[in-house]
Amino acid sequence: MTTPARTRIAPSPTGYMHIGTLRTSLFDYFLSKQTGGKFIIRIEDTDQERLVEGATESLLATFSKLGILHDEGPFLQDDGSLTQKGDVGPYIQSERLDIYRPYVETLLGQGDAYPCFCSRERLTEMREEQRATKQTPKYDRACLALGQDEVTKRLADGEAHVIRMKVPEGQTVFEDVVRGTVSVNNSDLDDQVLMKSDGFPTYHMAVVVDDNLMAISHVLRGEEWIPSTPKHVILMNMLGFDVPTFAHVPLLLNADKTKLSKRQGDVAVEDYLEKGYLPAALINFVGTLGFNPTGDREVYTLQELIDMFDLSKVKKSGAVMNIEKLDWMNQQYLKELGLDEVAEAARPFVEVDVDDPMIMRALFVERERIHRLTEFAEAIVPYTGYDAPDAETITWKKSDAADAKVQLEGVRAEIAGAPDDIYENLSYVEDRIKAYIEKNELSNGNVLWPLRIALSGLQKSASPFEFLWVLGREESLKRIDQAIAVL
RNA sequence: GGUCCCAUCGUCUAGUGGCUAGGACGCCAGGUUUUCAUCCUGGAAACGGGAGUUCAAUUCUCCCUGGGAUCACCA
Repeated sequence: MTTPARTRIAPSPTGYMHIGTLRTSLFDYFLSKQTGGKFIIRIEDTDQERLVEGATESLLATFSKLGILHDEGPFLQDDGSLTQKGDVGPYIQSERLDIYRPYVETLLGQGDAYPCFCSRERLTEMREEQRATKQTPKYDRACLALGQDEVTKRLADGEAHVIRMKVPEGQTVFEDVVRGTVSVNNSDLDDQVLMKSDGFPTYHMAVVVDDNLMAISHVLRGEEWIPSTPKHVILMNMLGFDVPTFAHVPLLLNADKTKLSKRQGDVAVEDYLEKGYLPAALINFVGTLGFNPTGDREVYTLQELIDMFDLSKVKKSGAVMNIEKLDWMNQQYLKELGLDEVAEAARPFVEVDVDDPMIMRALFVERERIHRLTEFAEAIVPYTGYDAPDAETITWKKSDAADAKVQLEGVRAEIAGAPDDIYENLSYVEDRIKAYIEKNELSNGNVLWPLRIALSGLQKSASPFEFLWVLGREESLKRIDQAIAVL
């Protein structure tokens, strides 16, 4: 047995869950469950300017809808308020400000960090110039050259400043489970700001301190973080922290292979849920993007994903979301739902009463003819309403109207005379009608086509057996009578 | 532009120093079926290029090309 993994997802509260966040969360979740560890949610809200009201709550609500439950972090209570559980909290960074300060002091004391008084204007100007001369934009360390006395004085005067890390000389190397050894020359790294002028830490400072204090064993995140990982490793070394296991997972891509963006499609998990994808299907689909347990199957249960997950088998290259495949997968899951489950899944997507037994049966029948839950609204119409079809539609292409009428009258009598219990099960209805056809040496087409049209009113629809079962005897007879009247 | 990362069908992927390079979505053609959907069968479709190592490279190494990420007091 491997050691229990403590994994975490650290989203910034933007008001929705990015699909990439879901994928990383899933990998975190698989890994922690597989090893008997913990999956932690930590909110990274150190950017005061980008705070979104209620974002944390909606993020947690989405996790909850998906059934991906965390072990530590903020939790949503029944009354909608937030509470936190776990021994190493708080799990919201804006509540941890006092925790970061001593570490910054330590860095300052060790000479590994320094105050910087440069204005944003100067920094912007400097970067533009560097770009223009084709240099890598990087802080020029002007403030590192300041004399101790001047620094002390300006600090005492309360001058606005930030704290920067002093990147040492040399090379930084780290191991990544999915990518192997990654190394960079420190001379390519910028003196990253650790503490902003408003007293909040930057992500880089906070993530290093929090991951250490929360004893995070595996840092999984998108590959866009690779360039800043060396800075984190340097900070860990400066503070004497153990380096966790890193795994940078491949990006989720737009169709044009660029990083998945809001502009080019849906990036919010909530959007997919609203479009009628089942949580289980979404999890299966997203959880096997960049990771494939066997290569010859597509559908896996959550438990199988947990059992088979292997970080070292995660692909290195990015993945384009194949929505058609998601549709297909969603249908696979839809087909497996039982009567009650379909009703529950459909509830938010239809206007009708899903607790009505007739509606329930209709949803059950239609569930394998649609791909997304939103299609239920349309699919249900032939059951709740009825327009008598015209004679031409009722007539089978290989027969004529006179025959259609005879057949409908015959099958009507059969239905009228059949006992109620044939409606208990779809197959009983089907057996009954098929036996009738066989006994009277009739042909399927001559009977079933007019019957189906009579019941559905539609050129294309579910089978006549399904309609009989859904509608029940009374409504079925009513519709058949109307069709006979048209002929 | 600097740095870093990546490279198997259109897309998601499996895979190996020697295979007819496998599966899935989608697509096309048949079949089952009362229609549609489902389902079944078949088909087209990929190892980016060049060196090197080797008896043998899609696989290992290097270069090129291509693509991407990142270079904020955002995460």
